[in-house]
Amino acid sequence: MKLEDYSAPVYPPHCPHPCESCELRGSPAFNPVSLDELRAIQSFRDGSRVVEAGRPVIEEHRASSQLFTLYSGWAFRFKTLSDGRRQILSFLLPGDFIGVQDEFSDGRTHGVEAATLVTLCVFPRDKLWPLFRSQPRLGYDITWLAAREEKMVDDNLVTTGRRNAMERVAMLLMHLYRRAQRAGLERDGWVEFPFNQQHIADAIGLSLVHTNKTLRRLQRLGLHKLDGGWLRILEPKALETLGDYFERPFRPTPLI
Amino acid sequence: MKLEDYSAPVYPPHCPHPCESCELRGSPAFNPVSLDELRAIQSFRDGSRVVEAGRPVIEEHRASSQLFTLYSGWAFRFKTLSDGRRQILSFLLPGDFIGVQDEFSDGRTHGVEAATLVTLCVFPRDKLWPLFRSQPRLGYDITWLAAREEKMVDDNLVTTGRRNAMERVAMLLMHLYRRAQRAGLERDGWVEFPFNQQHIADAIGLSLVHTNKTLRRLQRLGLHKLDGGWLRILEPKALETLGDYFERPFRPTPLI
DNA sequence: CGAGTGGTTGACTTACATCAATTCCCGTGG
DNA sequence: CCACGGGAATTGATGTAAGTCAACCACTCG
Repeated sequence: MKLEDYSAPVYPPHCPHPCESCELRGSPAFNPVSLDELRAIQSFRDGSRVVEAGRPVIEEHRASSQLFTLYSGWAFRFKTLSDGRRQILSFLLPGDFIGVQDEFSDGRTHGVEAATLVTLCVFPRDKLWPLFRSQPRLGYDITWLAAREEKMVDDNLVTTGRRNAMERVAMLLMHLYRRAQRAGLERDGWVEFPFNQQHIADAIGLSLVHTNKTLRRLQRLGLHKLDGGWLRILEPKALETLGDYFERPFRPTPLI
Repeated sequence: MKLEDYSAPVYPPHCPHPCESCELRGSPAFNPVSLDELRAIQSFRDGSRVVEAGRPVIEEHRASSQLFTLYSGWAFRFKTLSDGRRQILSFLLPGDFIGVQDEFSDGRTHGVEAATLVTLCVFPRDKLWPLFRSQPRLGYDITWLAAREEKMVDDNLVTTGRRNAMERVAMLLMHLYRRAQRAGLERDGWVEFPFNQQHIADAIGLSLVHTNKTLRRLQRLGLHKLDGGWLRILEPKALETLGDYFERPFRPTPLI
């Protein structure tokens, strides 16, 4: 099946009990696993969890004893300074593995918040090492996911460090659109975009007001539409060039 | 041995041929390994390499077929936009593992440049998976290192996204000082600081001139001294508070 | 001694932040 | 049906932190 032909359910009700009937694995976005590995994942897993939009998946500054795979919905990682300034570090989509960065956490960690209703597969952290030992392949996959995650943070760092307002917004829109597309969340050219302008501002390191003005400006130029929680890209080339940001061709990723 | 009592040779000549006589492993900064693991690392390794200050360890945009452990010296990871604007992503010190982020690299990658004369242990990338398979513990360690690296990038992202100039400089100075200290590079309260103001500017996302002025201002306040390539922190508390950045207590890390 | 590199400083400009309204939207309850 | 309230988006006016430009200085190296 080609990626374009796949449509993820926007809100699958729940991560199902046996991983064998996982709806996510049907997607061509993910590498196939052997039956043996699937069983290992199943026994690594410790149930599932639902989090409402706007509620924390992992509290900041509190080490979590759990790891997660985001099963459906949107979430994001963030950090706040002591006076409340917030920086969004990265966005999370179905298939993303959450919490490795906290391994041997030393307290000063990030928070994770649900942007939509979110369902998660839950894994106890203390089973992580046993998983590596018994299933090195899955350990390797987790490393791969962690490395990919870091690359995204690298990109965001370039954005906040060296891009101007227009470039930042262009880059962010393209990034989120492409990722949603890959996760099979596109519907007739639109993808769900459950973030308000404060989220965008916090992600790209601008003030709320300036984010608004920049967004408006791009929209008036006809590069994108953002309406009622849905995003449509009208001029992908223009936005990519403006943001000096080009997503690489699609490649399937591991799914734990 | 306590960390304070350990002094790394500032420039060990070279990563020695048998890992058994590795000078780095003497440091309390690193977890001990079993003889078995040490042998595995030895056979994972494929020689060593020396890179002059200012020369690339990994070229940007070129996928490297090698992984490295930084054995001595300072280096940094960076990315550049197409018009030349550069962002330094993170700094590398002895013991840091280089190149996992490129695993399954898709082209758009970071570069790594030596800031001093640097020596490296070299590992062929295609032995990474076999290492995971035969030594899951070392795979786990590599994941741990990758996770730690991402946490540092997270911090830098908060800096460029949400801190002002004074806070940025304060945070960076403390961060680099503490890391150097942990690596045993402190000498009478001074640590080697092989970066010019352009490096600092590129790391914290400011212009060269403004970085200079901010650095000057902090120095005039008596918070630090920066002279002849060496850094001394005079008021650690003040700098930590100013930067709203507090390094966690020391904990040994894996060394591959 | 001249060229090159990096640091320093002042004058001026600008992109973005801050402040303060106003409007839009939507749900709620009389 | 409509008044009301609250959150988010929008916009204009004004302020300021940081960028840019252009010198000049201090070293080092050949």
